[in-house]
Amino acid sequence: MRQSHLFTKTRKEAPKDEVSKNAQLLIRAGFIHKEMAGVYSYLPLGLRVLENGMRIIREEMNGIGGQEFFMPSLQNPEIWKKTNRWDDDVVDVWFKSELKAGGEVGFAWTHEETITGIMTEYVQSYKDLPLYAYHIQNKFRNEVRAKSGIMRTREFFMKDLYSFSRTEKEHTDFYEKCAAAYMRVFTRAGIGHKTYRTFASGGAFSKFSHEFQTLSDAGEDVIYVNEKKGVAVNEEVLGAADLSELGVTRDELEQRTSIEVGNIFSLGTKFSSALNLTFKDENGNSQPVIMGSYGIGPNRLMGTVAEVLGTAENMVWPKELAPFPVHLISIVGKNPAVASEADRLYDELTESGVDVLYDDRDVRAGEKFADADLIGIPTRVVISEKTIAEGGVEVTNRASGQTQFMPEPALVDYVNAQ
RNA sequence: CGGGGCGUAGUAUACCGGUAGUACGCGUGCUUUGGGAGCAUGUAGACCGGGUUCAAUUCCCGGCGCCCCGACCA
Repeated sequence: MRQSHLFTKTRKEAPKDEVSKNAQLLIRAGFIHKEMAGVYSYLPLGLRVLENGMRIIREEMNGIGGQEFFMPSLQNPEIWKKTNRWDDDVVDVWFKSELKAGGEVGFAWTHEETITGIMTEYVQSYKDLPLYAYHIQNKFRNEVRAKSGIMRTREFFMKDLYSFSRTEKEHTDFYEKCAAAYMRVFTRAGIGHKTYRTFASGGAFSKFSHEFQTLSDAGEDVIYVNEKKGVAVNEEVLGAADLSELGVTRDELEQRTSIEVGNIFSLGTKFSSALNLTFKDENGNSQPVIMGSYGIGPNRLMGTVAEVLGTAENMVWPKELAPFPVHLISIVGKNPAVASEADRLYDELTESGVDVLYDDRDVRAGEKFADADLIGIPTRVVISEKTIAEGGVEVTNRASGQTQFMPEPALVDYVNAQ
């Protein structure tokens, strides 16, 4: 895409009402726009990143047998009353409204009730199971205090997957598969090296649940990590009995702040019992379905990557999340031949299947470089009078800062190898 | 929800009880052209409501909004 046509505008200064690094960087780089506290719009560059994150998540969820649904934001109170989760005293994050036709609606903050309700209509036999349903959809949570840019907002996407299993073993097997898929998501998003599967208390149905926590000073959670053993726990699991079960002692653990980027949870039969989701087993006996829920917030994932990989001044995107893999910059000066060479290179790269952001704007070189640094596309390609004279292009890896010169024909292979 | 801070052009900021200034941005012209360049010129602003006062952007009260700390986060 030609940058002269791209809806974007970078700025040197961050707005004074944003303190968090992710919001400052993403606003300065023109990725997001704040509407109100805890509510952000995504501009074209930001939307590309968000969609790339969702693409990664979809691929990994499909890879473990997930099937994509799309469930609504508007929620019927009736089903939530059956699980005792409609009352504001029980769930304090509800946004609720009234129908003009009479009656109430809620704005979905999670979807256990909704998906379980669907399943009661479709699941009758052991032959219908197991089932893994997910969707990526808007969640609304009436947070008392939105904070930290896009990390904790009142409206956000969430990928929530729900598993429906016949036996405890079937459930546990999938649970582990999903945990592995989650780690792949975080690795592909560039934060795998800082993300721990963290033991948390399991609630009524299992010994532990798990959170995925990414080490970051910007985090609002505290975890206890042993990097050598690869074990991390949250505060609820600091007791000696739990720790010995996990093979660590308290003094082997280091306290760190972290961002919760995902969680997985065994639900047992809590929802299937309340909503009467049962199946007939091979002997014709009615059994409650065993459920699990598994969440990742793409917006928070994007914010976490900004926090962890961004520098104080500039974004640095991993290839799979970057709005474009390549940022082509032309330095034209007084030589219009450079512009036509750059146009030609842009067309050739595009035809080779490389998605290029081409800075064809009529601005000075310094501004183009500064914007490229801020936007943080992983590969920067410069074409100028100088590079043309030398018969190639200048290629810079944004993450390492290393620059090399290469002939144009080598470029596509180089980009694909990144 | 408890505590604290802050609301001035698109953005960042200054001053002031008496016609609101600077920088960036944006427009125009000329110069410049590998790291947010220069000169000239133009454009654009006091969150809302009430009170005090001859006069309020400034002081007082209320509201609304935003940020931070804590609590909360199924």
